[in-house]
Amino acid sequence: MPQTPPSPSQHTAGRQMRHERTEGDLQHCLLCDRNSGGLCNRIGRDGLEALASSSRRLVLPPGSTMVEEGQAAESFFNITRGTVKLFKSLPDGRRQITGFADPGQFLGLSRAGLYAFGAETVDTVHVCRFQRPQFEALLNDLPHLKRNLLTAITDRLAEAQEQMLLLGRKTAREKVASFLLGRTQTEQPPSDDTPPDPTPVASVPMTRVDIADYLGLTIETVSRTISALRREKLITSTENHCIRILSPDALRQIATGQTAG
Amino acid sequence: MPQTPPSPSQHTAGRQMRHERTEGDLQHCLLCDRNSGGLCNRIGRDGLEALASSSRRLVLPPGSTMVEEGQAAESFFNITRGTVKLFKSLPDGRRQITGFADPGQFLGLSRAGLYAFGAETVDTVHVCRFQRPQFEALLNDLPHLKRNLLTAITDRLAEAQEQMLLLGRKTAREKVASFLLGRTQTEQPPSDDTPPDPTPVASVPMTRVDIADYLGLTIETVSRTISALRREKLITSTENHCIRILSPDALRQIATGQTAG
DNA sequence: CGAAGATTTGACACGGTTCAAAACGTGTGG
DNA sequence: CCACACGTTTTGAACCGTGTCAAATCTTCG
Repeated sequence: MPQTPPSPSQHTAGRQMRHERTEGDLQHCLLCDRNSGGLCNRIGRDGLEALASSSRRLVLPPGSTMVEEGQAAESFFNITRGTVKLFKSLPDGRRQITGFADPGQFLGLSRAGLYAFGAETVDTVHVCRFQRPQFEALLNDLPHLKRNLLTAITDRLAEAQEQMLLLGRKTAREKVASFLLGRTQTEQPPSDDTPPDPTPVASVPMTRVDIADYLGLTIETVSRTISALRREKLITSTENHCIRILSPDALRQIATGQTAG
Repeated sequence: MPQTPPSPSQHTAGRQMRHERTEGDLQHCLLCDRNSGGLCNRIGRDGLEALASSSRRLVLPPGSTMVEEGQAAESFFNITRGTVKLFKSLPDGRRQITGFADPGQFLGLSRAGLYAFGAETVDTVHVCRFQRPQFEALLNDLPHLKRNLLTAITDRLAEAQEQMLLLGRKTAREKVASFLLGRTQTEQPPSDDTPPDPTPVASVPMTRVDIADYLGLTIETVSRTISALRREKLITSTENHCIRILSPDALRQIATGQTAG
């Protein structure tokens, strides 16, 4: 497992010898706690301190292997920045990406002590890493953590079911439309004063290969389909790895198969 | 929700007025506890009594709707006999079966209080039904139950990932081979004296339509593929809804794509 | 026995893959 | 800053696995 040295960034003050890292991590956890949807919600100051002292923050460059299928599950991660791809593979190299994990999501549950999937960073990724035994202990000590984890897994399972519907029953066009819509929700700060953007932007940091392996298509079909949607003025490319959705309603219709074309 | 009267079977003795049903259910739970893999494992006599008194056993005929997508999640089920299909649908009727739940599995987790999927019985199904508030209370009172549930969901998620690999990247032949192999593990009593059957039997209580909707194929392709495997003497039909696997190794090779044909 | 549903088989069509090549970006060194 | 090279994306043309449509056969059960 590749492992970059912990980033020395954000050293503002506080130079106590042994508490420096922990204090920084606690600050980070307090921040993380405020963003809803994560594991660390509502577990109290004591819980956050326990989490902070038994986790380690890491920054991983793009393309890092975080988890390999079949390996002993030694770490548990909470993603705070960037995107991770989870996948399963066949012996001949065919690959299915089973999901993209964005900030706020966990990573590293194991079946019988082994990872059942592989995981690689898509871009630069920040994580909190826990050693498994310590995380298990935290689970037992913090009922809210256990409950948050249960809720989070349930969400992942529901996503997986939705993705099975996509993979088994949708056309290429429906798949791509669904994918683009799905890439718009991520990491939207809940600001009530700003109404939902009428032309949201999809964050697409991954390559065509990854998209294809996620949707059960080839890169050529993905490319052709995106080109077609662009020709039809339903979407438009803005900057790098960003796609603006000009007609969310039309795209939603396509994604759910409620369209003639 | 269809609902048949509780089966009066296994009344051996004991005619105390108010404890009759509960006692029978406790017997059932004790039995259930012995079969590994379920939610009710290792929760102790007190826990089993709590489970027994807050659950109700039901017998559901084939084709019963247990759960409808989008409905309020009021019940939680533990399956003790029979097979249930879980599925998601598109507005135009296309359907994806996301999994079959066999005895020992639970059913009824909700996202934000709503079921994210539909569920129907395949054959005659026996379940323990819990009302949601009571089940939530049990979860808080019985740490082992919570832990068992976490393990069970993790298994379901791993299965879902495997199924995504199948749906997105396998050929029809590989899909059918995987399916048949997957239908052999279910409900094997752990008898150490009997070595694993060299020609295991796949339990296939569901129709071709269900198999097709599970594998992301049409019924015609499923039928053709099974016929081809039979022609090649890799499988053979025995009784109804049972398929004997004559060459598990060959089928495994096919299922994982390690084959030329 | 007869009817209704499920499964199997056949012929053909089509969506998506495969193979090939051009166009586009991106980073590097001169 | 440009030129080059390499990887990624896009586009094109032909092929093929699976879907579609149709009909025959098999099951199930009143």
